Amino acid sequence: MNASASPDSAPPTLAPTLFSGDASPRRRQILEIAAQLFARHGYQGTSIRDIGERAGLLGGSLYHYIKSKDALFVEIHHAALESARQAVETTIARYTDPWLRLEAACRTLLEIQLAPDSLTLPLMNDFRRVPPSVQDQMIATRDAFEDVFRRLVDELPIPAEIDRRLYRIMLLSLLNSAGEWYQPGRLTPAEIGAQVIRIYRHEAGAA
Amino acid sequence: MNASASPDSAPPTLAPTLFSGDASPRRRQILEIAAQLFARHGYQGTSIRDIGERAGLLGGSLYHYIKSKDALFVEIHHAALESARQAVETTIARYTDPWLRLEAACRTLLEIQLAPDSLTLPLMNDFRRVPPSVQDQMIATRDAFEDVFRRLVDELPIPAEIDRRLYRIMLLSLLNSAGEWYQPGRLTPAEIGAQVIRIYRHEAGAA
DNA sequence: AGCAGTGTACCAAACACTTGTTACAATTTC
DNA sequence: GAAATTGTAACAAGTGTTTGGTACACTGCT
Repeated sequence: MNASASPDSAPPTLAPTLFSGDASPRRRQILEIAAQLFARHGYQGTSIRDIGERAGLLGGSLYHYIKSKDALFVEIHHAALESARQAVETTIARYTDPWLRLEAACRTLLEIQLAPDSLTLPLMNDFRRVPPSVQDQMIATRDAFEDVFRRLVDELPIPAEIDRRLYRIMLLSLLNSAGEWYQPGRLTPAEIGAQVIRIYRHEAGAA
Repeated sequence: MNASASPDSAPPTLAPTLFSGDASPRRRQILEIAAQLFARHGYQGTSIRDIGERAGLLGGSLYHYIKSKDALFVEIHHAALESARQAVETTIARYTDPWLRLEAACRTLLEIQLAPDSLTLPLMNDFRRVPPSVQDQMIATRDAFEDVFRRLVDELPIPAEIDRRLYRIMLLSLLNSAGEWYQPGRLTPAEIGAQVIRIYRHEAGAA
């Protein structure tokens, strides 16, 4: 399943360098490219040769930089989610009010997910379309990421009859799927975040 | 990509017959089987030979019943969404209060999505992992389905500062993704639906 | 009653192609 | 000239799809 239907316009970038230190620049570039393709076409929709073509080498030559497609995906998934997690935690540290903290978290995550060449977004939604062996390696990263929101939700003074687990799951599945319906023209990520809080804000004690 | 990792336990059923009238029983059975596989493994994760194996014939023989894999998927998508739409519309007709109507819609849709062998659920989430030519054929069905919720949301007396479009999108993406996190042991679809309303219910005029 | 004809339902085999991956050789770079 | 980088070429397996043929039931005809 090649990806030539969509132009995949963005050129191979190296600017924000989501991938850290120990890897060579060329390897980091390849990871960036692979991440973009995985984000747009999913795990199954991205072939080794697709990645190679955009990186300027043949599919087989990629194996000088990666061990396998699975390992590549796991590494990207980990880097993207860890990066997003740290960005969220840095942002929420600036607030103390629970609702402001949650809104800041939503805003930050939406800004990451909805950036023109986001690398995070469908990596979470593809969970079930990935081989089970890969799923196993994704779980820990995923849990660490969701823990941030678990703590944020636990701080909220919401009514007792609201199930906090469901509340968190709904919020997260909503933020994760934002890339599927977002249209750049309309609302900014910050505005969407504000709307999310408007809906999800409930004070304990109110009817 | 074969599907042998998961057992796919359910035997070829014919009981509820989502697929109507003009098709032969054998063809309906094949559609049911294909729908189950598409629902569990997605479009790309389900091969023609997978479907054939579960239906008891070789992959090539399926082409006596279908025109192409794409056409098969489109037909199933249409039948599943139309069935769900009619179920929701039938249910909400029993209520007049806007919030009761919305809750009934959520409950009905969740019951369909979370049924043991649901045929609808990932058919909507797979939208972006399907060939563009297939996407085009899914749009009309999808729009008709979402229109039900558009009308439901327009009836609601929610505060003016809530964007109704975003409200509807969030609600729908939430209901659609329920199958990804649902665990049969915990809450029933009806209880989840009630929780959804608890969060999404806001009366105009309140602070 | 028996026979030809027709259509359904399926198999066997192949087609052209894509998939992840490997072994090895050639090239570039320092 | 050693080491990092890329190409060549193939592997075994899987992809959607087509073709030709077979077994069988059902029809109409004589």
